[in-house]
Amino acid sequence: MEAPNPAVPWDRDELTVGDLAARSGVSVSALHFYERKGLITSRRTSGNQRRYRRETLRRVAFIRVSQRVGIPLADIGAALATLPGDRTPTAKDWRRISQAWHDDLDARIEQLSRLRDHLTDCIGCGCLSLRRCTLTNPHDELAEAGPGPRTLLVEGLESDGA
Amino acid sequence: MEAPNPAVPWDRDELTVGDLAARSGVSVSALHFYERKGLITSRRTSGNQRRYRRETLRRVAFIRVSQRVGIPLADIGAALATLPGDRTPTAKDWRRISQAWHDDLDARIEQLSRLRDHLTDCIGCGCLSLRRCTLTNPHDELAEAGPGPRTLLVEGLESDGA
DNA sequence: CTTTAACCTGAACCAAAGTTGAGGTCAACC
DNA sequence: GGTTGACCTCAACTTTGGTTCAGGTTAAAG
Repeated sequence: MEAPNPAVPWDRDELTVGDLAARSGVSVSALHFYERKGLITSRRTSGNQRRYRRETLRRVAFIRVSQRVGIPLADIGAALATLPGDRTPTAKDWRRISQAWHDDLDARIEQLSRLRDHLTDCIGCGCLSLRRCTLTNPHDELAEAGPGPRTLLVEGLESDGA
Repeated sequence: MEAPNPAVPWDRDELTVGDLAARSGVSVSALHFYERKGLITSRRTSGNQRRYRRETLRRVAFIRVSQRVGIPLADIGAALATLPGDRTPTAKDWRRISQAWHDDLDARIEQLSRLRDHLTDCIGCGCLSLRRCTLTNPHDELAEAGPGPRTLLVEGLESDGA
């Protein structure tokens, strides 16, 4: 183990916005944006420049992963807000807030799989039948909708010939 | 088989924008929008009102299904543009352009599944390790990127302690 | 022939997730 | 101590997929 070398960015205990950008792969403008939205925080130097704690790197990694999962920034921010403010989050903390994304991902994969299966049926018949595929019924709401425009939609398409 | 009754909207051979909205479940403003984008077309009456062919119903159904799959309108428009202009599209035509979405859906489901598996690992260790999970590496580009910011990102996070 | 519902256009507005640019300051190297 | 690169703020702009509103026309029903 060698002593930290302050000349090397990743050995310093605080990061400039440029360091954080380079190491997270996120642009400086995006980091500013996240900060405005309250997803990350910084202290300011006497010259008004941002300094980030190393922990912030992990927050940014979490933000990026969450975005890949398809979570909107506002929700990511809400999740980050549940992290303890008085200490550095532990592995357990990250585990807890990641779990929600995992469940979300499961649900969305299943939803897409169902959609794909329906699409397979519809490709098979080539008709895009609403009654058979329920493909144009975004959130499976048709069942509770009863008669009305939605039914007209089905009738309309069904009667649209080949 | 009874004769078409022009008093009933779905028996007329042309649809007003209101008819199309009611039967497709899409708002009038959205239909105007689709038309501006070239996804659907209409003829105009002497009074400048839109009249849609029945076939348009199927196009709108296709648009809605495609949106559920996650395809942007521009791409949907490009796909619709490959339909024959000189005749009413057949089941085979719809089958052809739906196939692309099916493949797309397959790819995205697999991508999300991989993401979920990685996330499971990362929840297990609680560290969001980039080197192990490649979770912050959006399009699996890291392999070809070589040294640079991307590598710095990995080094940076790996050195970020617990 | 009047009333009313449906239609028309164009412009403005919304959210999300940033980017870009202008104009100015800070800090580190030589 | 000057040059250069990194930093600062604020405002405006981008894209996608629309909605809402204002002001005016059409068409169908009574």
